[in-house]
Amino acid sequence: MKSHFSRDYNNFYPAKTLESLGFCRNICTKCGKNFWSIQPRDFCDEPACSGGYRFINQTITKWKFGYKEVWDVYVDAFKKWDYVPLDRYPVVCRWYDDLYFVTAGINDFQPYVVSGEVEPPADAVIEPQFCLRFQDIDSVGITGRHYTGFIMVGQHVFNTPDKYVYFKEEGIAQIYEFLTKELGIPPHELYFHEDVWAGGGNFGPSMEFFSRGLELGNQVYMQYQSLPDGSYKELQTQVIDMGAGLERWSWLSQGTPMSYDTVFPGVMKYLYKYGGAPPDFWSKFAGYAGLLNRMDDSRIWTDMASHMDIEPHDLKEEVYRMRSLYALGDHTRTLLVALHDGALPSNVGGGYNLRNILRRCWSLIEEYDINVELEDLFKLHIDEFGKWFTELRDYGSLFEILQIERRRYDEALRKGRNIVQRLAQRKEKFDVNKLVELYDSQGISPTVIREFDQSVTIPDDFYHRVQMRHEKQDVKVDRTKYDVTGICPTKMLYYEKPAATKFTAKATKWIAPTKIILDRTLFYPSSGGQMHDTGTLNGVKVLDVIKEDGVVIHITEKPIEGDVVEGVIDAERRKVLSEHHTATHIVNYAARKVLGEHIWQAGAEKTLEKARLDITHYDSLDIDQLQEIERAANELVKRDIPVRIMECQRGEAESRYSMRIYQGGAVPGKTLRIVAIDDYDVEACGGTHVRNTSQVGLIKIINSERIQDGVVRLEFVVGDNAMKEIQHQEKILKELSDLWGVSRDDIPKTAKKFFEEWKGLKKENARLKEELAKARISDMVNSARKVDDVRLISRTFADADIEELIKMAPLLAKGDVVVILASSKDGAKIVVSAGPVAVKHGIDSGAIVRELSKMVGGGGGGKPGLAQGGGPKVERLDGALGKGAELVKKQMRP
RNA sequence: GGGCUCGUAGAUCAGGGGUAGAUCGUUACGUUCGCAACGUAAAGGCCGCGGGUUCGAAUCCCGCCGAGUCCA
Repeated sequence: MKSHFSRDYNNFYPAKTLESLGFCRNICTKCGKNFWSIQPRDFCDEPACSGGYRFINQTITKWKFGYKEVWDVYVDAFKKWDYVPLDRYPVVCRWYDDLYFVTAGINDFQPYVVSGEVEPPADAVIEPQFCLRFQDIDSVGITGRHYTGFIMVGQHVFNTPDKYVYFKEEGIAQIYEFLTKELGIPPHELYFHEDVWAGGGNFGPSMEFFSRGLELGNQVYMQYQSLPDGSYKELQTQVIDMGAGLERWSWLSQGTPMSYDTVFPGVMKYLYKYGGAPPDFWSKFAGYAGLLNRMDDSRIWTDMASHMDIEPHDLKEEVYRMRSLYALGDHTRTLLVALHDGALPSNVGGGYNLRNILRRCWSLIEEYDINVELEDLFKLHIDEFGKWFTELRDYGSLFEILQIERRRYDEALRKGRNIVQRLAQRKEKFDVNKLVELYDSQGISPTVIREFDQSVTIPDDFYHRVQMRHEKQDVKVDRTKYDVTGICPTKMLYYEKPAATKFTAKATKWIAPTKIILDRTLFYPSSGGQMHDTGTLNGVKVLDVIKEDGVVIHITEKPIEGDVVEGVIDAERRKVLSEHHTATHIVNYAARKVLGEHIWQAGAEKTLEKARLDITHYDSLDIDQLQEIERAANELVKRDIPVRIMECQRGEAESRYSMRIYQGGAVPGKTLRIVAIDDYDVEACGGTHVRNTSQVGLIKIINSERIQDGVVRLEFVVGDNAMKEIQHQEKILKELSDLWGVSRDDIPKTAKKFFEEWKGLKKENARLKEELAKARISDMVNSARKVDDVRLISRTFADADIEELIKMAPLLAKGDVVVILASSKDGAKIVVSAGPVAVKHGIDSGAIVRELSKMVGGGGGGKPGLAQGGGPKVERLDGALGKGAELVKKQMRP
């Protein structure tokens, strides 16, 4: 595809504009890329081709721009072309199921704006989008350009079939003007590389722009959609998607050794103070840092070191020490934003990345003996970054979460060390497989194992081997989609007339005889976690209702004929579902009130029987917290607050109610349907609701479980169901109190007493059995008869159980005595025991038991000194025991 | 989303079809003016829950619950 674009570059790249600006097209002799520059050159501006960063300690821009300052300049520049600046979106990507976190500015508009289903907020927008990326963690703090959290400056233009705004030529001209006029980069210091970009099923040509060996951004022209069969088609909505790391812009202009110094200078100052200042050669190193793509390539280190006249080992050590400081600065900022936006550290999903970098912070602090508290770094970021993004000052449960995470981390380390220590004591071999297994299943890193066994070697491909263990492809199950292209969206009467139960509509299409689409409907389709309505169409039962791209499909029991359809919905079902939905909003509010600002909806389902709300929380809930949530929820119910539903412009809704409105999943559309319970809970929501909170009646939480680390599921019922639940519980208690003859309040006390008594009796029983065993054997000691070199005692009891026999047998089997005891209670049970002398003579109790048990239709076994067995055929027991002496004889060693 | 590991005494953990164990802690006694230390002894177990296989399950199999960890 790349060569296809390059061959026809006049068509695919903004060649006209670049030529008119005096650029000529070259080809890089090193990497083969096509690129554009003012002066002809035979190598492109990739750091690897052009020799690293060449702006350290220099300023090629107008002046040294600050981090936010350069954004402000950008906004001013693009305003004149009618670009609308937007606020950043949360990094937790709730509106786009494919992603946990926003990884690029364009994600803000995926999938619905890019697909054309939803109008963009404006024809052309720019935004400072904080993005999270965890692929290059190892490079963070070394190359100077890598971050786990960074601001991607966006330039997005949406060209719809009806309206052309800007595309390639204008786009590149605008960027060029900004870079040269506003930032003041001399045109001959700019290089535009031809490239191809693909993502999210779309692709197109792109222009990367570089200066002095640093990539400053990438302008993508999204114009194609790839199809499942490998071909592609032109997109309806063609988009300019320019993304640029804001960090790099300020870095280029300031020329500090590392970009981190320009992004959070306050934090870095603090880290240098308590973690150690950069070494003298730092600026020199920074220039080469751009070449460090693969850290494990030792040749690069030696090359670099010789250029700098330093020992490679010293260089590497110092670089890694500095890396720890920059990584701390970066990671804490990432965590601050992510946790603020509602993410939580976890062992699954996106939260795992957060836990990972958080633990990495602590381990770096320890490894490099850095004298800082993580909490202080967070506070510094809140001051510094919070000046721009003021919402970060409301840090919610941040410090509580940090504390809990620290506890968990310590615990994991402690457990890991315990395990390794024990393994080491047992002289366990720590081979590669063992190392991988310990890391994979228990999180024990090889370095921890080294603490206990210096002889272990960690192979270079260790992490690769770990990955190999996970190389199974998981099958993605796609929901069956119905093709509804060309069908007018269904008019959703359930919004217009929420109280209506009957309607008349025209049939517009049958997808199948039992799958009918109407021009309008009262039937609510399954969406937003709320189950669909049921009812009838022309008297035929409606089994399921689904929505596809705004078209409602009714699935009926039998085919429906006729163009005009009379519909009736099950009003009672709708009522319950609505109550459950409103209750879900109320419980969400209550959980947030009780547990803190980190509570977000992580999923929900409302069925006829019960409602379910998953919330983000870092721990499981105890009964007191649950009851407090229940109480707060019912408080809101009791206050009879109207549930207001209104249409609202997206931007207005966001600024008025904050991003909190996005509790559920994707909410497409330029206008949002806002469901507001005063200011207690305001959500963008497409569900049906009751008119005021009191109609919910009563909310009863029936269950809570921690479905994964960081997510707690609450299940609750409402109204009559809640009453039923309470009565059900009451009945159980009543039955119990009647059964035991105690008052309800005394049930726990009584249960405890019973349990204690039961334990006491069990112990007493064991003691008695032992005593009984002793008593029974007293008269048996003398019944031993001589069988060759040993003495045999054999006896059957009708009422002894196996435990008793086991207690008795060893008491008798002293010295040369062999004991065969049996019981006919609950089938035949046989126990054989042999004294040490008898064992020496070759007696194996296990073998004897095996033989005897076989005769009673069962099996048995044990050790030479004691064995047990049995079988179902009691009637053969006496016959079997008769063979005892014979068996003993047979085993005797001569 | 997927994989793996672990649930046994108050705590940390052995055992891994055949009489439930160790260490620490607890209690009592001894030694001491007293404490620590030491010695002796004892108490303390639904072996996470529910099924299955078996003469017999803490142990094997299945399901559930709980905890941890890794990968994307």
